[in-house]
Amino acid sequence: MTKKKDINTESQILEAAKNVFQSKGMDGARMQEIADKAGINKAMLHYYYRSKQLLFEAVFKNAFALIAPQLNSILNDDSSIEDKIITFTSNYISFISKHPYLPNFIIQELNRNPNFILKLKENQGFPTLEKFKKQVEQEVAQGILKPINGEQLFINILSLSVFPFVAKPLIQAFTNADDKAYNQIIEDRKSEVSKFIINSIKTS
Amino acid sequence: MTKKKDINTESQILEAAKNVFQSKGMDGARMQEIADKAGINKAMLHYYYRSKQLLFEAVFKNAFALIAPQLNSILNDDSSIEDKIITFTSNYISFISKHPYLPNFIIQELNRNPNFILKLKENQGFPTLEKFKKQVEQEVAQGILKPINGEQLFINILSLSVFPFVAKPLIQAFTNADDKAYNQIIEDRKSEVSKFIINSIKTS
DNA sequence: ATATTTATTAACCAAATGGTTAAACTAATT
DNA sequence: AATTAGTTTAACCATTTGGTTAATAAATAT
Repeated sequence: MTKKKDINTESQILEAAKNVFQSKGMDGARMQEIADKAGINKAMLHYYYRSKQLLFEAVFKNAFALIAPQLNSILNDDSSIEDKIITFTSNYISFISKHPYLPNFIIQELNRNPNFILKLKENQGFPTLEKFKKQVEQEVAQGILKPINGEQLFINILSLSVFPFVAKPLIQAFTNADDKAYNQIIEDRKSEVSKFIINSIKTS
Repeated sequence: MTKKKDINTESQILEAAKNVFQSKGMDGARMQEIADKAGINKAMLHYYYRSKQLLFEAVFKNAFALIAPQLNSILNDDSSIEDKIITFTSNYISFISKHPYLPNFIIQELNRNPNFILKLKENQGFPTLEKFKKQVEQEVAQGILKPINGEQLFINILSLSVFPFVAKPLIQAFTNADDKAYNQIIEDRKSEVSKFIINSIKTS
């Protein structure tokens, strides 16, 4: 029952693995590169995580655990749909700006292995749309919102918030934007996206 | 100067490579699997395409050539912004439904190798936003549209059309949708997306 | 028919890769 | 101090992988 540097090493590995997996993906990542970045021997990776697959899963679960609470905030708090949209889009775009590899990593790996999400769904805290959908229905019935389906609205919110990160190279090419100009576009979207959505769904 | 089955073989290789690369990505694809799917010897891949990299580039260029004209249709024809949005979103969603791997493949590989897009930009027919931006400015000035930036609008259109495909596994998980329900959501979006956008930007 | 060019294959190769092992090292326990 | 348990490393291993080669088969040109 003794411990020394192991906790430290273990988290160094996880940090290095995060960097490599998130930028190169499962298939493109190399165990040697992870070991180098962690400043340790390759055998240590297996000592702590058994296999590439398990190390990857640890990284992936961490990544997903990071975005799930963000989604729950819009889905399960008690403010109006309008307020939720305003705070969520701004917060979420800020959040992803700090973790730009995250959406791509999750999307890419879920597409590579779609039944991987089944494990995640079992987890406590996996976002559900039920409350959000009911709330949209209510506000539509009350005449606060124009008729719209809650699922479609949620997909729209997510699309407008996340896609510009996922498609960064494409958007930079289409708009002839260097990194600075791209960052400005993103910055503007923190307010533009909610304006755009609210304009569309709010009754006048 | 003779030819026989080579054209046939060459296109069989390209077709097999398309399948494998688009579903597994550059890093996950195996030359042996491509050869097997093409029903030929692995050496043939190198005989016709020299290397994995060049074969991949052939597939990628084909894929990009498929989506570029679609984008140009919205950017460079002469109908009103409203009409463009209605036809584009519906057409584009239909188009991607027939090529579901396409957006993910392009996005994933451009993120893996961002300077790859430089080569594409040199190509004739690479979409530019100039005309679209001017048109938006005009219609805003004319009071047809509420004030909005053309670039942001374009990003919104693209996000709402493409993201639901890219994030298919996530969306299925959040909405508890099986493949049939997911397809219905997509089907609905062919009209919902343009309604959503027009609602937001059209002056009342 | 024969020579020549092109297409195709089986066998092979070197490098890379995920993973293992056995030994050395470190730090606590007795 | 000696034992024990956990940590770290260097060397090694089997398999996979992109790519090559030399020989064969097929088609065309002479």
